[in-house]
Amino acid sequence: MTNREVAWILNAMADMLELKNDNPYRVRAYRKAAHTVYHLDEDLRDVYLRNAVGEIPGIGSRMRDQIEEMLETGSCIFFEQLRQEVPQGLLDMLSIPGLGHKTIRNIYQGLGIDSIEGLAQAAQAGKIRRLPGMGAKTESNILAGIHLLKQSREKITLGLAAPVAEDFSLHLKGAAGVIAAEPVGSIRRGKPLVGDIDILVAAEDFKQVRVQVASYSQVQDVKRVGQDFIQGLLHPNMKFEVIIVKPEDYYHSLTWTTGSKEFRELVFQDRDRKHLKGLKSEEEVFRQLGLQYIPPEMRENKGEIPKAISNSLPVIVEFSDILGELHVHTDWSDGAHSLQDMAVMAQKMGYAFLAITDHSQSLHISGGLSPQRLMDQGQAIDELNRHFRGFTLLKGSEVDILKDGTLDYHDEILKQLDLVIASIHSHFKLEAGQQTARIIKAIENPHVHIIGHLTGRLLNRRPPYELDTDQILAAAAEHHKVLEINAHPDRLDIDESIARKAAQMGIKIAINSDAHHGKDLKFLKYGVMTARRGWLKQEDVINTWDLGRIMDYFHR
DNA sequence: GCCGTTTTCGGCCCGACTGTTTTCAGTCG
Repeated sequence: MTNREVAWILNAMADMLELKNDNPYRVRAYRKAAHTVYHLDEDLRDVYLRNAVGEIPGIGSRMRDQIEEMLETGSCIFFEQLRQEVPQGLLDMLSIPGLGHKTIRNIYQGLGIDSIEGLAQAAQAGKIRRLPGMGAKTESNILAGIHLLKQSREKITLGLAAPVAEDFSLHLKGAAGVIAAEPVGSIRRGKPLVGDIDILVAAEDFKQVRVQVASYSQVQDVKRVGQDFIQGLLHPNMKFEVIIVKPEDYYHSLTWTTGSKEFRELVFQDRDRKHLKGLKSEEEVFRQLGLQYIPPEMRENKGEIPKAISNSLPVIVEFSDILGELHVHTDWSDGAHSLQDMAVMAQKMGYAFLAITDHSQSLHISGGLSPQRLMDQGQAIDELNRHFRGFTLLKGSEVDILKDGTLDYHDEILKQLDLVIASIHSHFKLEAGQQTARIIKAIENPHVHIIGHLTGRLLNRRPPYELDTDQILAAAAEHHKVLEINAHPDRLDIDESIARKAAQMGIKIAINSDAHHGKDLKFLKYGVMTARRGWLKQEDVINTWDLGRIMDYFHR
């Protein structure tokens, strides 16, 4: 059993306990344990072999027993008991935005509804509003929430899909006679939302590959098996397709299966792919097609094909261009790690600098820093910097943009910092004019350098705020403010199209992981993919610059 | 359910918003 599966069960237990109205602190303990296990650096099975499961912070004796039981048997008795008591449909209902455990229990007890379908029917029939504490508005919110959920069920975030796809590919490479296996389709193109996990495999013996697919522990269901493909579901409920080709067909198939449908049709139109057999790389495939090599992220038919024909594609930014990172959190606010730990992990990423940008004072829930704490943190950073060679921690803040567009610290405080990211974390539902004016006011503040996660979207969970993006881009260009591509896979905000437009206007971009955990630093690659989808060049992305140049740009 | 200790029991993140209400409950971040 993998860490992810154990975490999934612990989280399900938290949900079921909550639905049963159990002690909220007990619920929180399970949720916290799930989070810890999910982010654990080590394989739980190894921890178990060292007899050290109970030493993990937040895992006490009872949770330790349950986790060990899961590792030994694949489940645990307490989990199975809860599943007997709590209908699966109630758990499904929890994923409807705006519905919590209390409302779900109210509906279940009042109307006996235990499925999303039943809930939708009752809401349409106007039965929900008759329950105590419920009204017409709640009813329509439920229907809207179910609609949103159905949309999100169709796609999963790149952050969920890509690691699973990579692990699956690795497993497939282990089969005898497999020459290559690689995620293709929208994952390889770095799309923020992915419909299914496509893996291309090159092998002499297709049967071996089919056997290897069936032996993968995360396969939940196999739906269709053809001569050269297998379709099914990976845990939990992610669609996959494995496409098998002969080794001599690998590279042109890689190009074929990576591009979007429109790209594929245009590039391969009237071509006989037989002539592309036996090539040794994708570069050769493009050469044969009479095209400049097009990076996977650009294969969307968004203007790249004519550019490739005329050999005039821009050279886009690469992960190896990134010299440092400008937006992370620590345990001074809601991050998991200390300043020192984050610095060490940034150095392991090969970075020369890292900006510490914890939350500002009004974000109480996230442990926002008072001005005094911020100054104390600055001193701690100065102290750490004395010991680094070839690496610098920057003193920064992710300061809240308040409702009226003013910032959560006075200018006197802000001007003492190396960099200031201004972000919105409240009042998401202002009308467009007010929201736009609020952000522009922050852009006009001379102490602000970067606008964080501009549109506020949370993929599959929350749409962007109502905004006039063009007005904001104009203001950012005028005031030389940097826009962030927040690389967190739930955000990827700004998206590729805003980024592309911004770069065309001369606005510089920072790609930031927004890490709340050392591991999250790795999210940066998703932001780089988004930048590449937006055709950004190295020059457009400030964290490819050396630190001196960044500081000059901020403080001129 | 976990943790810490002045240690086996008491505390554990809290404010804003929404929708239902006439003063609050539920959800979210």
